[in-house]
Amino acid sequence: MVKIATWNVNSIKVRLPHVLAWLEETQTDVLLLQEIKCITENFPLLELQGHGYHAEVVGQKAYNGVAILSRQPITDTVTRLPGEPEDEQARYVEGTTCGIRVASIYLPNGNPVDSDKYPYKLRWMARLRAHALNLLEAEQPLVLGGDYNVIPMPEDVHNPTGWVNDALYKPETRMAFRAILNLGLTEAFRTLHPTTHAYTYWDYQGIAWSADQGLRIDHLLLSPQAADRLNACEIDRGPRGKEKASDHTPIWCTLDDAA
DNA sequence: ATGGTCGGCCTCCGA
Repeated sequence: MVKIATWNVNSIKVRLPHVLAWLEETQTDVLLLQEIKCITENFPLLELQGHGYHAEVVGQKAYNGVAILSRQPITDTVTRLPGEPEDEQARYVEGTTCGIRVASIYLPNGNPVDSDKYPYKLRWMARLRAHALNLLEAEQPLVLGGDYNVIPMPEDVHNPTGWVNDALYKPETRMAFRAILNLGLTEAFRTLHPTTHAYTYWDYQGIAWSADQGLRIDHLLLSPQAADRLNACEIDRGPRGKEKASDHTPIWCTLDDAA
């Protein structure tokens, strides 16, 4: 059994104590991090190694930044999403660990939609789809996890009508997300919980957390070879309720051992 | 109620 999770930590520097405690508590094998918000050299590698984790880090000053943590070595790493070689934003890292190809994804937010940020988001999603198609050709266990900044369905936001013009929910965004799934990827949470309203992100402002007015935007996408082994998938709301919390909370899945 | 909440950062930008 391997346990794989994804968590947008909104600064690894601030969140390190939470991350270390959560890894200890949950015995997670692979944790995909987003928004580490530091350059690679400033990532707290020694502390995580001290807790038994290997790391592959793609950092950036102030913004973005992704990483893979694993109890096993991480090999054959890829540190940028193919296409648009001029794109310098640290939003993608991929590697093989625990016998599984994994990627940590921080998909662009895309707001405001009348700026160049929205077409960048849609181009990034097209690049991800093209790359996922290549990865799927290997016909191996594959988990593409991260902060997709996509609300897939009305059930994934408490007031969907208020979000129709937002980059996270616009029809074009949701269609682009479905186009990725339609390659043959399984969205782990929705597959195991078809009708549940459950969120992975709550805005810091106002009553969003206390009133459970959140978004489900962090996702785990599985190739057929991974989906055949999918045992469980849950959102852990615990970390969001702590002091100095990230605005996102972890979502994890377990895969049974290969047959 | 022209704010509200964070984190990083050339004092505002991005979420």
